[in-house]
Amino acid sequence: MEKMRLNANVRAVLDVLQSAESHPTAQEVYESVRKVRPSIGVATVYRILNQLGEQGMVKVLGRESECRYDARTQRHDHAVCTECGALLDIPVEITLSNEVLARAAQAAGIRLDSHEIRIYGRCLNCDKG
Amino acid sequence: MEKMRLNANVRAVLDVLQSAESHPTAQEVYESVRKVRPSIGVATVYRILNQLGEQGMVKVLGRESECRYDARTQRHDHAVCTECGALLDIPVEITLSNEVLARAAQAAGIRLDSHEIRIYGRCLNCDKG
DNA sequence: ATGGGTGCAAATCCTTTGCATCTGC
DNA sequence: GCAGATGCAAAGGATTTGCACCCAT
Repeated sequence: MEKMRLNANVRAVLDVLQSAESHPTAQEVYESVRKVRPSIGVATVYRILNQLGEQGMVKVLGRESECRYDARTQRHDHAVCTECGALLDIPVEITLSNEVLARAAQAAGIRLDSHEIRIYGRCLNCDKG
Repeated sequence: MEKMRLNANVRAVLDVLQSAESHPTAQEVYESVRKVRPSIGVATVYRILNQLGEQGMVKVLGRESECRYDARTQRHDHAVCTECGALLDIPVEITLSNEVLARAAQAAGIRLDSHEIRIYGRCLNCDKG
């Protein structure tokens, strides 16, 4: 993992992310950054976001290029490889109390439907490298 | 939610999903189905997968069209609206014991890095409708 | 001058849509 | 015969890449 430069573009992106209330999409980041640096291009924003993600300086949510489908509709949890994106089942039932879930749902303002636990890390294959 | 037809194409798709070991992508489903029904088109497979998803007959994983970014890299959990896709923070810390997590990671064959809890449901806005 | 960073546009990938045709009832 | 289902190709949206240029070192 290479050291990261911190030039004006990068700082502008970080700035937007740090002052954001919610979780902006790349396009939203781009729009915001453009107010400060009108000449910046989308590609640069994407490049910077990716690098920040690799550095662990920002969290990237929902990076899953393709949808996956599963005929087993009962709840089950997933392990995601941060390297290759593999999506694995977690064959261990992790129990959360209904009270905790209800409280979380209420706090988030959502009518609870289901839940899922995801663990992230490197899968056996990628961990070798 | 309308009643679902169960013609040959739909049955073929269900069949592939039910006999799948992992979580196939739409393209993978398409490839497999094509072995049985060579004339089927991608669009049909996508249409069927979407309908099955709506019916709750299959789970759709990772349906998030855009990436979102977050400068707060400490762990926090998310609530996802199944209707509009809104991604909200859960302002309640949900604690999982390290042993449970370690066991899950081991079972999935992954070197644990982080984890996240996601709850799904309809957000305040969508729940009205 | 040199190498990384950049903007632009074109390309790519996954998914959806329009439309004319075909099917089953 | 009709409504819904289908295949094809084209469109769409998000992200990446190729490439020439530019800037700071």
